[in-house]
Amino acid sequence: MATVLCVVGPTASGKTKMGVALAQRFNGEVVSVDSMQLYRGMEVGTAAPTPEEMAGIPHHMVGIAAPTENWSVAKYVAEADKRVQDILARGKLPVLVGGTGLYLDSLVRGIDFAAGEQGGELRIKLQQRLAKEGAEALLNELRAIDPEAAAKLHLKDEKRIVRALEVYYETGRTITEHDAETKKQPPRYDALYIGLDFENRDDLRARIDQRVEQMVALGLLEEVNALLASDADRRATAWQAIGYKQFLAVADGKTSMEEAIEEVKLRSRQYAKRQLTWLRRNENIFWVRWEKEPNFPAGLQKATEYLLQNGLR
RNA sequence: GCCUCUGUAGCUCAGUUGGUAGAGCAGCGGACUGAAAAUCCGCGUGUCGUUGGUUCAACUCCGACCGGAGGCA
Repeated sequence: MATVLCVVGPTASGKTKMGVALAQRFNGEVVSVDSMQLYRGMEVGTAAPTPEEMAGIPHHMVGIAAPTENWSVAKYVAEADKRVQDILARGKLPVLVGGTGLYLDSLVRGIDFAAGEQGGELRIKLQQRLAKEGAEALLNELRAIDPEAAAKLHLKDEKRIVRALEVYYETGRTITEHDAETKKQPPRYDALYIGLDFENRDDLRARIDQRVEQMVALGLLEEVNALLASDADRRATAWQAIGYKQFLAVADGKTSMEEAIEEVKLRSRQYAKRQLTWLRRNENIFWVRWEKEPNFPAGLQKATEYLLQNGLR
């Protein structure tokens, strides 16, 4: 089985820099695993790697889609896996760098998603029914079809109720059956994980605040205005990105710059917390925890040693 | 200096005729299989400013003091 290297961690923990350094050290190319860096014209707000930061290392899956396109896990995995295969075929190491846990796991495990998609006919129909009949009606319907899935879902988790029904009506098989089957499949790649985090949560927070200030200084508002000018569809997935949502309100004159900045900081640290929750269940991560400020030379050293001990060359 | 209001969770505040407190936000934990930077779930973390007093019992009533806001001088 082919080996891939993964660099994970919450926002602002230094993944980009570490990923590039490790790619340099182990003859690799970076594949970004980020649901928002995918879109073009969102470099500032998603802290996408700049050409300088890339330092000559090829990067994949960054800025490859128009913000009007609505990508999904399935679409991401399909495209990203082509890149991974290609990198491997050229004898290089794929370095998967990013904070979108679901995307990363799906790529590494090679999850085959059941049919159905955002904006699909059936999905829209179910969403309309949800609006008309209410969540309880749909959950009851699901209970009759797939009691196991229904038991796991909270009445308010409307997204997943819709999705569970969609899978059944789309494929004739329940999402429970589908999930059980995909779980049986062996992972597609052998993955080594380097995790970046801070010893102290407050230090991560300080780092996040600093990064948000930097984004504003680098022109987040201008970026939002440019996006608005090129694409008026505010329902696009790209607008769900933290920073964009809040600065849209500034562009509309609904909030002050100060309020928006505070809101972005807040959402960012809540996001970081969720990322950490996701990562915590992966026991294979080799964690490098920064003391106060990241000490890259030391961190790189530790990570490199770990990787050498585990078969990378 | 006097008068009025005010001091309860990290923040904003609620607290019924006295029975040692509760909301929102923040925070913390969790879930996550085609929107995932999304979505959803769970958890109150407290010398009720301090100090005397009344009372079986005080966040609730009384006094003093300390801090804050406003008003009159």
